[in-house]
Amino acid sequence: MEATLSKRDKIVEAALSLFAERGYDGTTVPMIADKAEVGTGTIYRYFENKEALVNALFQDCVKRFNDVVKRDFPDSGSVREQFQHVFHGMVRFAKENIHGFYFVDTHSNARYLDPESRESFRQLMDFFHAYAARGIQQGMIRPLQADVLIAIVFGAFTKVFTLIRAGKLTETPEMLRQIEESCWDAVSVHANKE
Amino acid sequence: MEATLSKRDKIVEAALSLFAERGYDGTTVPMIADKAEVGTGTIYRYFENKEALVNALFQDCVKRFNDVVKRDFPDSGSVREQFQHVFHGMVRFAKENIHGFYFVDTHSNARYLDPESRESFRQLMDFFHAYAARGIQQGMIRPLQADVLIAIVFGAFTKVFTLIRAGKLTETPEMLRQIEESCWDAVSVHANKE
DNA sequence: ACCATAGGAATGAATATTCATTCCGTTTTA
DNA sequence: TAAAACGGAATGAATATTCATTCCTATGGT
Repeated sequence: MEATLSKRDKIVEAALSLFAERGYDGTTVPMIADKAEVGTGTIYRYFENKEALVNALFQDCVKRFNDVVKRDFPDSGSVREQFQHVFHGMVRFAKENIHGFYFVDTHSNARYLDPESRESFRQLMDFFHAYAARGIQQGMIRPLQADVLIAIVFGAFTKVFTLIRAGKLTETPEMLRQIEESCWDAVSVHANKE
Repeated sequence: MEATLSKRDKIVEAALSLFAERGYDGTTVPMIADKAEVGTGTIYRYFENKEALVNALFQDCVKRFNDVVKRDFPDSGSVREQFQHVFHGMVRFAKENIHGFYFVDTHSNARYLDPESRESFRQLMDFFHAYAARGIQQGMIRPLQADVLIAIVFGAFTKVFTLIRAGKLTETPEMLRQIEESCWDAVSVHANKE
């Protein structure tokens, strides 16, 4: 155990922020090496090639996102409580890992993702699908296709966090609370409408 | 005027779909030439270089989007009616120009956009800012920062249209109506909450 | 024949990847 | 215990590939 980051960790961190910032194709391997303060060749000691690196990164982020969202999930809570839990999980993950969240969002359909990466992302989505299905069944969530519901909440959330990441917005607990409410209102059934 | 697309138009169309599909850095000039069925050199007869091409494309799309959203805007209508108008404009633009919408969304912060492109996008955003401000003032729209409100609606909308674009979803008028309602509920003030 | 337009091979710069060498900590030997 | 030998991690210059851009030839319209 070192007090300082291992070479591998430095590479991972540098690559993540560059991929998030400039995209996969806009990031060169020497750029990553520079930022990580290692030799170019060192990257190839840890990853077979650039594609293997981006896939390792992607899977790692998805796994961590999965863990955060599912940890302490209130299985027996209400649909509303579960929504809040998931939303807070997203916030927590995005704050701890500001590049990781954006990276996953912008790369989840990328052509260079291998089957394993795609599968890991699909599993994450399955969890949200199942949630949406339960919510609809209980009459709490609007009867739209689960894909659409997920797209609405994730789309809104990621765009907001993109602003935060870009420094164009500073998040406050109150603002996050309001955004959560806003997202809930977007997908929930309203009892009484004028 | 030809019955068939001009060379320039073929280049523009090919470039647009490739940039939307693979991103700027992931698209090569010969790739564009191939898809447009022109020689590589021909592209340089119409555009100074790759960067000029992407900027011309961006500005053109933003302009068309602007036109669609602002055409017949109900200046004296209610905030709700104006929202509907804008939303329908977005739908119309996205349907007529499925790549263009996604292209603008994914490239609006790109490092290779020139000042003119940035300015054209800023003007478009100003329009939405002004709309949000009016809505808040009238007590119809939630009192959040305009940036956040815009991010919520645009984020939700673009993610849904990304699904449609990818063929993972087929849009119907009823579905679009529901999504419009969903987005409105996300940003509007609700008179009575339980 | 002349000019404008188009084409695509040629060019040089940029990029991913490799590899011979250096460096450094550990083990072996005297 | 000190010196020598070793092994694997790290390096960055060298190589092979890909790319944007140029340039010269070909084509077709007038």
